[in-house]
Amino acid sequence: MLLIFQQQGEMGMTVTENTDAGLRNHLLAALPRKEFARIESDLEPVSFALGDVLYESGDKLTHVYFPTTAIISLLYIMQSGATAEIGIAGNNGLVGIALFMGGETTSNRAVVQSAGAAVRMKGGAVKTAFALGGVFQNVLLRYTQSLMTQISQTAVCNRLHSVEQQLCRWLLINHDQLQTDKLVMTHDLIANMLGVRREGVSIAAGPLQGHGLIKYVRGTITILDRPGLEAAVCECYQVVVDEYDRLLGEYVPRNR
Amino acid sequence: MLLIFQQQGEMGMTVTENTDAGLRNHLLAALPRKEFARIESDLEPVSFALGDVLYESGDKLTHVYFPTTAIISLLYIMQSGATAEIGIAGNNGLVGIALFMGGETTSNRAVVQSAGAAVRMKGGAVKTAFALGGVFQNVLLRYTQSLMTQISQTAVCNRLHSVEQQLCRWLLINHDQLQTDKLVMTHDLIANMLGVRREGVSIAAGPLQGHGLIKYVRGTITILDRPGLEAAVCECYQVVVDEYDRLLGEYVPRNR
DNA sequence: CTTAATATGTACGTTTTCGCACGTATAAGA
DNA sequence: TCTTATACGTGCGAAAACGTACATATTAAG
Repeated sequence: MLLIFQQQGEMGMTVTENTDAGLRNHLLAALPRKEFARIESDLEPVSFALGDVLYESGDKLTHVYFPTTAIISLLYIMQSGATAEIGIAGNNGLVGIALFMGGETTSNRAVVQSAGAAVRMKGGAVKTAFALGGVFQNVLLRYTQSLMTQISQTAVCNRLHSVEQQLCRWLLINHDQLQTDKLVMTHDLIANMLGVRREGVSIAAGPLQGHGLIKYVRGTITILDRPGLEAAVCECYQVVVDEYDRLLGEYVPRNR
Repeated sequence: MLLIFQQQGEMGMTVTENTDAGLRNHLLAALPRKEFARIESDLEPVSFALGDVLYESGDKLTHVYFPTTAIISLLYIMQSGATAEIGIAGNNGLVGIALFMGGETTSNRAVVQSAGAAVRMKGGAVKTAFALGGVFQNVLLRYTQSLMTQISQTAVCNRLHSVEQQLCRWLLINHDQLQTDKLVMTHDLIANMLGVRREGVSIAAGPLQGHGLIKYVRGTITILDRPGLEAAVCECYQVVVDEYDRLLGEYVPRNR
């Protein structure tokens, strides 16, 4: 275990051409044409490699990130070095809530869990747009509430459910954010996310593979039977999905 | 275990005379005189008995509550009936975030953990005041962020720490919100909050009493040695306190 | 092709927590 | 005062997860 992805900084990050990439993030796509036009010039496409760190715990945030193909994990790191994931943001979310909530900082690390692209927006621009109210503010606040549900459910699930159930939940959440059935992810990294031992993940994953729900080889997990996973997962998964839909479904299409 | 406090509705709630009680909630007290004056007539003192339910999971919220002497617990209830606390709000917080975040509802139950008073404000009035921006909006959003930290830390603590450590944390958090060293609370209720067995709480509490940190008899726990508890608790407690201070310390005095 | 690094499998004793059962102690009501 | 309800103590065996150690399999590098 220990100190995964540490201090890799933004080395792998690349700033790419400005395009309409923003529209591939569902929250941005939800904005009315007028509001989107207002912020469009503030959007800057970037791309991330696995393990890139968007910010460290305590860092003053500079940007809000709207993932398009990347998946970002919000990780808490204990003094001991043990880690646990508290939330995930993909193309239906954003990273950097503290910027518009007023705190400027959070006590977690945002790390790239699946390489890909995002668009980012400078903190000042976010605050300006947020202060105007409108759909932008509404969407940001509703997303924040949905993230709270996600974190709450993580807390509950950590308390009450088995590692195998949590692994199912984690796989489904990630699958939701991806355009593919293949997750590039080792058992060891998953263990860091779930806050359990690497062996614990292997032991939980074994039966799932045995029942034909997933298949994995050396760092790649393939989702074979999504309905099967949905049948094996605890209620926590659906609660979060439903709450997201309730809060943002008016604006945002479902991924799956 | 199971279904504690269920469906007691607001039976024990009493609407009392309108006073300056609002100022005993730290978030309200933090408002500039002008902003407080603007909302003062919307504040309605209420008092709660142990076990009163402010709202059920899924209920459309009608008010935001600012506790003054009451302590409100945010509980998640599984389909199985198992419960787990995800957050606590006392006189340095508020209950009903979903009203200004846009969701109108949350997937948890708000239940009175310690009898006492609060002031409440109708949803419409909250939204109106929130939309004006100013310190009111700022404080509400910052509090929301601090609550996210609290929930996150609950998630992490549930994953990584022992029942005894979590009990210490729970005792300290509650002590912070109280004007007394006596907590009216049975092991069974604490077990519901922590999401563990009643026996688990007794087994964890035994050594704490043995070392003279607390004393308990039939439904009342007395904090004897707060520094001792602070020495026994995991880092999670302080992280939440510090983050609250960072976010709101500019406005709000420390309880202890 | 060989070697090194990484990923996963497996085993074993330990610790924590659970579920259940029952005993004891305190408080409240008849 | 006696009964009853409630709160807490205790003792099991079972299950889950842990820490540790080491084996095996796959990929990457030289």
